[in-house]
Amino acid sequence: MNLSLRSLDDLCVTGHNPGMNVTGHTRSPASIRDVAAAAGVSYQTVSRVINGHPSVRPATRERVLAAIDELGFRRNTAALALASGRSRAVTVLTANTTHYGYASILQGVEEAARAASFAVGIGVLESAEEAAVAAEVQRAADAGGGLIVIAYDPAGVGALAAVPAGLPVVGVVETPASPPSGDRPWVWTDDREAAYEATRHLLSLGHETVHYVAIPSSTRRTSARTSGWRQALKEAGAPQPRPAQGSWGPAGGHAAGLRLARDPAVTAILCGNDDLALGVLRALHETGRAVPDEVSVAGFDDAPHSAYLTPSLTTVRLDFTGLGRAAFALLHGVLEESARIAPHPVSVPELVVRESSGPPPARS
Amino acid sequence: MNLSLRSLDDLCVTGHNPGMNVTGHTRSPASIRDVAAAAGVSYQTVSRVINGHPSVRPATRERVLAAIDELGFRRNTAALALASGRSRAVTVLTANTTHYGYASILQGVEEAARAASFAVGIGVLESAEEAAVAAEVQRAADAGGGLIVIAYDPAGVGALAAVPAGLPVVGVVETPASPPSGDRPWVWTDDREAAYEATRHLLSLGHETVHYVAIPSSTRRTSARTSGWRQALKEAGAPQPRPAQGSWGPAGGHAAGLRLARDPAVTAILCGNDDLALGVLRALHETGRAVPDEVSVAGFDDAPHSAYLTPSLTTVRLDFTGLGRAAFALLHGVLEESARIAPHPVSVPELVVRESSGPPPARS
DNA sequence: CTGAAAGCGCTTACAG
DNA sequence: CTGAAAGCGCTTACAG
Repeated sequence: MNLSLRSLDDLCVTGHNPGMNVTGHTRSPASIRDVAAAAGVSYQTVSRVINGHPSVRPATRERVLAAIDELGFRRNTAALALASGRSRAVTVLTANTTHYGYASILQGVEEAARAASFAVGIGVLESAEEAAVAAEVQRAADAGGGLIVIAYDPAGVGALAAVPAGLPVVGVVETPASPPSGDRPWVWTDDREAAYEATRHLLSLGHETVHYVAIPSSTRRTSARTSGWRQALKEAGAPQPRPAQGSWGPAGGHAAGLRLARDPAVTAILCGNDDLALGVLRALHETGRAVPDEVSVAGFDDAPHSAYLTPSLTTVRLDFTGLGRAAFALLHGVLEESARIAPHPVSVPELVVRESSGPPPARS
Repeated sequence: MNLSLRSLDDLCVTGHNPGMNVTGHTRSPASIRDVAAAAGVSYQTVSRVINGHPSVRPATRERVLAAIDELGFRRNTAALALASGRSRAVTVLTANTTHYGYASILQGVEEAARAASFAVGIGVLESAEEAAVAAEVQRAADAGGGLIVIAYDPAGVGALAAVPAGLPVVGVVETPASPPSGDRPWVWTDDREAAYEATRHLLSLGHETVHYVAIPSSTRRTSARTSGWRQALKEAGAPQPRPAQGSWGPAGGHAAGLRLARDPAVTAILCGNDDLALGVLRALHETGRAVPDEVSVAGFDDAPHSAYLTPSLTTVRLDFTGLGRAAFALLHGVLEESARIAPHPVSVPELVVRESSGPPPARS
């Protein structure tokens, strides 16, 4: 079957009938004044009730609540934002929505935001180019409310830096070398420690050293995962090979895997994420190197498919949705004094040992 | 390593300094009146310029534009929404953000929305329970603007049905049995045809019949994929085995695969998506049935990892981001007469033959 | 082609 | 504890 194109008309049917406003249905929604009239009070009192203001007589409150219920009143968010300047909204800025980690963080943010009845918006950073990033940040700022920026890549790092002072923002970042300085909170999981643990696992199986296929660093500095890996090697007195530069996806892992497979001394490979590991596994298969009998492979993230690969993948599980929830909790605290730092458990990275790692082949 | 919990304080550092508004920076943003003053015109004229109203003298327009630029003016979206009733926003309602198909549709919507400078919101349908779905729809409606509902599952189907009349909405649906009736446009890819092609591919290799592991149907009716599969079997005069009921993820495919693996007559399995196929591949591996030598497997979606599996997965590529873009284009047309039905190419499902499908084993 | 008025649905002081 | 006024930043008629 060839790839072919059809026009929208072929694939989509528009059953929309433009003039179809059903008789009574499109009555404009109830306003605060409608509720006031129905309850026999002034509309300011209605405002007090919906804002939980204490000084309202219980009987009055009841009447207002009943009217709200009956009229199906919903507070107009645009009017609220305009009058109060506050916005109960958060926009997530991210370079990607389909990678497992990014998508899970988004899911976590949405979950927590929903529980706090915040609206959640999303803006995709399609390019890391400065002007494009700045435009996206502006767009996100226009939405009102706070920002959560996923800064795992240059576009995200640029966006975080481009957020104007005074705009509430939380960054989701790689483990930073030093605690966040300046004016904005960050969240992260301890992936330096996680990489350290994964490397130690492989070393403890008897491998002489562990090679590393890196995800692109978010900055020019060494990434946290890389430095955790390096530290474990150093402590063990193992040789420290140069990390192979991968991309985010399996294609990069595949390319790096083909190169590593050529070197018979390579018996253990740690990968910056599970997608890279998938590509490495494939490359080892294509070059006839058995996993784990000849080469051990470990990944990062515990993506949903990793447990079902053949061989199933040893990896480090990261709680991305928990990270997203934590990011929202922090932002919520910045936005509303009352919501400040509700202590919030986040699970720590966890090594999951599966079939892809084992002892090195016996020396010949 | 045990799963352990830490408090937020351990994992996150708050560098936020509450009192830190930099001296001049937090000046309130420029309004239409500031621009008017700077340009020496009335603010209504500024309104005309930013709305592209024709009747403005070019020289006046220039002055206003210059002032806008200099002051960094951005139109306040809340005020715009309140005064005009329009909202340049779209909210995507979905049961999931991490599955490849769902995430790609979201990415496509966002891409098209960004190009049209629409804000994009997201609401996750965590439960298919009626009250929960209704609450989510309300939340989405509160955001203003239009709705795009991914109706691939009961929660989404329920949400689409719960959208009040008069609210602009586009559904992303399975191939419907009949064209959309009533008042709302839908988009879909032709996955009935796609399932038909995939089944014919397997039959053409010589398999006596093709078994099917289904994704959950969005409704009680037979899904489009199931009916495409069935039609191909019928036309070929092949036996029509009962579809195995899977879930969305690899675990469901694994369970179904273990059952199918027990039956030596099974030589070809079509799966409702690539995640199911992954689970089936794993089950066949565990039971010692070789793919494709003994059993052929095909999936649906062409997820990013499918090309790198061992064996690589024969599948049907679906253009989810294109679908998302098309959904937005339709919604845009509903929202703004001027944007109506810009014909928009969407690629058709494409069979991708890889290593997991081949001829059946020779009869013994 | 451009200006003055009223109003979108709320909140935030200010009165009583 | 409750009401009357002013205003958030825009747009939409209505004038000239």
